[in-house]
Amino acid sequence: MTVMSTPYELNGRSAQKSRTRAALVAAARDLIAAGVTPTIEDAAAAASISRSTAYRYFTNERALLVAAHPEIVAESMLPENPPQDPAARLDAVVANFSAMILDTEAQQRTMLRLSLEMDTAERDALPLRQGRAIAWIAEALDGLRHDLSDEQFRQLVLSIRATVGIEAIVWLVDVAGISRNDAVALTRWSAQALLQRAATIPPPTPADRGQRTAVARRASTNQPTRP
Amino acid sequence: MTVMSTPYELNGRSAQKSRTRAALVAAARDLIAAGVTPTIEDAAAAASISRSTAYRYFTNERALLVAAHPEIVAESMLPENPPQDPAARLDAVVANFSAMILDTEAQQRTMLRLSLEMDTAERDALPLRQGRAIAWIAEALDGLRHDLSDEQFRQLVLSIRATVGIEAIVWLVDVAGISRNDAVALTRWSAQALLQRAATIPPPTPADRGQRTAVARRASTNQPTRP
DNA sequence: GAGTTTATGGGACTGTCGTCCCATGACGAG
DNA sequence: CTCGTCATGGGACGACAGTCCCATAAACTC
Repeated sequence: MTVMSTPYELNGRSAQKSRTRAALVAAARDLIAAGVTPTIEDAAAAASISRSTAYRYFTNERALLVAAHPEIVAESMLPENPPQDPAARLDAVVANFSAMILDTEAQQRTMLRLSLEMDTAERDALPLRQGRAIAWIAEALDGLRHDLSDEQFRQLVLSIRATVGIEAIVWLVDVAGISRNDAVALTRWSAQALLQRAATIPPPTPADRGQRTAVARRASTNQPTRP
Repeated sequence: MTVMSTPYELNGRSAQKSRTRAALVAAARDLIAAGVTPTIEDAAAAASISRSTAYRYFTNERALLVAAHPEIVAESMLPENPPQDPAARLDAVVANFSAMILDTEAQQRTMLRLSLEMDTAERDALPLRQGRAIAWIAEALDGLRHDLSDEQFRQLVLSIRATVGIEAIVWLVDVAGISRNDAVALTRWSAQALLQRAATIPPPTPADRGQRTAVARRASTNQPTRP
């Protein structure tokens, strides 16, 4: 039973509303492009729209930023004449993907932060698109589709995406303290490792679950459970 | 030339100060254990300390939460009688590490969010410890120390840590939408893949940098550079 | 024990985020 | 053209984060 309160923009004078909304999003995009992460008030001022009205369209800053987040529109991350070898294809895709991440690092970090600030309810209320990385990686590995089950193929793609994403780069740069170039080199190497292993031992599928290896003396800490 | 303004607690009656500070941190820990992320005001009230005083110790909520973040004190993540085989050792460590992450998931997410909210200056002003995951993984792979150069060994450890950390699990669960158990299974598999590949093709070291593979038609987007 | 230092408490203040209410003016239907 | 709907603008409001100032009570010194 999902609560379906029709969003503000879908009843009444929808043409006018979509114009206002578009103006807000455009203003927010401009501000983002100028290097700041706008608040609703900022975007409203930039769009010459009153604060109250802006809040009718976006209940909080997160909603605005999610809506204003520019989508990467590339259909593919493969080069012009893509190689046949899956490893080479994957490396090209990961290299391009990483370069794109570094180009748009500020926004990637912002979106990552936003997704962490959202609770579960808010996360599936906002249309937070997950980008096309999965499709790009899957395209690179197209030659392997018949060597793995659909489920194994998907798990492999997910593991690669989890390894080469902005989160991994953020950790490698911020916490481990290595340079961005080194981080990218490492994620490219890691992606190759995952691909190579999939050829011999396919990734585990949800059906494989259940066998836990021996768990040992666990860390002692004073942690609660989730609220 | 680092600015060295001695922190509030280091001059004057340092004993008393460390007591109040400890009381604040303890109150914050209790609140965290109760499932909320306390503000400075919350922690002050819980510790029966005035708001003004609390702000003397922690300039903002992030500083308090970083200080209150409970450290995982385990010296090792290996089981009682650890196996010899590096792969088995690594799997045990990753399994225990992942279980610890899931046990303390709320705090791990909070710290991840905090680190993203901090700018560079704040990040190295606050003693944000990076945990012992690197030491735990390195211990698991001790048998390989002589098969790799120090630099390669370190790169391998970093790549494993980047693959099995909270960031990867958050992405797999929140964005990819798989279950926590599946996410852990996948990171364990990925860690094995990285280890296995290191045996044949060692991870790239910073010295290896420079050779970029062909980069292709890049994604077009309207992104700015960082501010 | 008297006097000085100093950590603390209380409160005022600014700025921001988000909510709510009401008047107004533009749009559209008849 | 007129009337009612409805998006907008303006402002008040509460909650919260963070800063600053001053009085006070505790702790240390002699």
